[in-house]
Amino acid sequence: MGKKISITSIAKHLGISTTTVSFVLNGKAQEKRISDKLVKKVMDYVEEIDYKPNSLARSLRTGKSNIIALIVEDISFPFFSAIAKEIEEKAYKNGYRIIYSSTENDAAKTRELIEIYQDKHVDGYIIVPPEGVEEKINALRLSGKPVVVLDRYLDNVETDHVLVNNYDSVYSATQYLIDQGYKNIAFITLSSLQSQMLDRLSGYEQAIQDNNLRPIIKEITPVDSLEREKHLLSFLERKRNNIEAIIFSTNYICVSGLKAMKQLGLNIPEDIAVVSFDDYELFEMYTPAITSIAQPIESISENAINLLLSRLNKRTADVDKSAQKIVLPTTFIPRDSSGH
Amino acid sequence: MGKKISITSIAKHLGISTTTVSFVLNGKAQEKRISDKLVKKVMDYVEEIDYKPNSLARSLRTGKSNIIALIVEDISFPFFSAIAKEIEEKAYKNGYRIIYSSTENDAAKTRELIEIYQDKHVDGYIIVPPEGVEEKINALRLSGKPVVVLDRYLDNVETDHVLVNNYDSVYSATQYLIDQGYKNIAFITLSSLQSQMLDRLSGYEQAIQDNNLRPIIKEITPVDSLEREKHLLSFLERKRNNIEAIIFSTNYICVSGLKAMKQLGLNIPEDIAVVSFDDYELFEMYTPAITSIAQPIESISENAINLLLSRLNKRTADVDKSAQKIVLPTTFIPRDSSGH
DNA sequence: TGATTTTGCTAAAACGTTTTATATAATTGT
DNA sequence: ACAATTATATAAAACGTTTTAGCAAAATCA
Repeated sequence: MGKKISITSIAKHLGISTTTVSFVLNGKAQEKRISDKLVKKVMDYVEEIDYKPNSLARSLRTGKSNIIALIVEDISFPFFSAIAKEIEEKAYKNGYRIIYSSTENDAAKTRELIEIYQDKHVDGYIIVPPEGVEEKINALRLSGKPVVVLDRYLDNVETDHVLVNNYDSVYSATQYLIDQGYKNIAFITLSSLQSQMLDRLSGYEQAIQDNNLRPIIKEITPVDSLEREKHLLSFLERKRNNIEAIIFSTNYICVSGLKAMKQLGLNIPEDIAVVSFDDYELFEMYTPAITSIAQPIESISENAINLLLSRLNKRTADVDKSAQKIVLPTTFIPRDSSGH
Repeated sequence: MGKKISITSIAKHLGISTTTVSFVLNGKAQEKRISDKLVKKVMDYVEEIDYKPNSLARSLRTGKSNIIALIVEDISFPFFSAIAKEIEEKAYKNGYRIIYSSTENDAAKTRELIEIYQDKHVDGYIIVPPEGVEEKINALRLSGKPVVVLDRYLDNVETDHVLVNNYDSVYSATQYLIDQGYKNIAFITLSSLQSQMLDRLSGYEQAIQDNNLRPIIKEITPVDSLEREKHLLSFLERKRNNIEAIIFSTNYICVSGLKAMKQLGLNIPEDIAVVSFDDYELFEMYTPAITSIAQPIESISENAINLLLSRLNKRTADVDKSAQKIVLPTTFIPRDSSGH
């Protein structure tokens, strides 16, 4: 095998200094007044031996890794993997690579992840945070690394956020059901303190209250899907006659709900109408097709990565520029499951 | 802010050499005969200031980045995102991080990706390769980096493979339909030269031939889902009376097929029975539930990452150890769509 | 012409580790 | 008491870049 190639070996071979090679490679030839002749000589040789700089060395020297950490709840959830796809694509085009991991909504694990990425000196973070990582994220910000929080809102954390209008979305979905004539409308959600869940719940509650109806709220402790289904089964068994419609706060709770309803022989929408937060290919194909509140995945991804990239391109001095909170609208997709 | 902490600043503060600190931190104290007293002193201080080594510097020096590249067709496909989840989890526990990207089955893009990861000095690769990257992968191998190929088989590439038994799986699924009494059985697939697609097709053809039946093969050029649906619609419209059952070679083609069949008012399985390769939550919930050939996602992921980790832990000298080809069985899940 | 500016290039430090070779002090052996 | 060994610690090079500060020659200026 030929000698290891490096900027040094190139310099030696051409009888010039590494400085010059580096300047040429980084497009600073003009600025640094390297003659066109020499530039050509370097470029030709570099081309010839197909030299590629060692990015580790570069990162060590510059302090920039060109890596962005993407920390989501679970990369195998369609919502998150779709986001991962979009974000990676855009980041790639801008010279950044993405390193990912799933938190499983575990705060300790998330804090550990963040620490590891700090050691790796990633340049920025896109995080879907569980409860309990507020201080850690603040510390990250203080260290000068840009952080974009996705899907949820963290109080007392001065950083960029990208989320959807959970409150309004659920409020109007609830109102929609009410307008269709439903009165006993249940809201089934996770027992979670995460902002997006709380906002969805509030939207429901307010709409119910504004219409002088009685709220029916069921909170499921987040466990595995079989457990979830069992809980829903027993809940529906007890309440089936007192409920005319259900709004599920996430698509996977809805799927569990659909399974439970099928087992109980409940017809949708005749016995119980259904609306789910977060669309899913399954909902479109299901019989009957399930009405849903669709999140703008592309727009979420695009805003998140753009926000991060813009911070990354700015001088550190501007970092304290006030945090942005981007709230995107959802799309209500009425389907057969919510008609009368 | 305190001074930047490094192994050097620690050494300076304790009045000892960086060598000593490094030895202690790397657990080589015993071997290098550092006194217990000094070890404790170092450890205590390291603990106190919560020092974490700079992994860039370490990587530069050692030539190991502790990063694995995961290159799949499309990270947003449930099959791949599920694999990504498993692989990341296992890699994480072994001190490796995962960097990912989607190839979109584009050979040029894939080659570019590989080059970039080479620059980043990733330690190993898990790749779902499009056609046309064989030489590049061989070059990778030659450079001493372990590569595990997933989902597909590359001829003339001496590297580890993990895939499922595509041929047998489809052969028996076809036989199953034949045993159910179906005679005019179509196979709808992508027009692709990828090994997994060819194997699935061969399995179908052989079963048809072994039973003296007439093959009906439809190849779809891989385009977007709307196009796919249109193609299937016109195909089914023409052939609806000559087909009793269909085997789809991937889950997303099947979804398009289901949409087309619904539009044409074709009843499953009365008018046409359906089997799909690759299970999908949608299939379980669909009416009727769709029979499928499920791939063992956990096992695929586990085998892939284990294989890679074992190569990574070996000395480079053993690299030429003969490549392994791991072929895993699928699970046939009979559901309502294939009964009579 | 002599001073100044511009042009073209480079030496050397720095980023933060790991590791080889070696120095010194303490201990053991005879 | 002197040699050999062992215990403890370190200096310095190396990994491959980027970048600051500066030098010498050529060009411009007055």
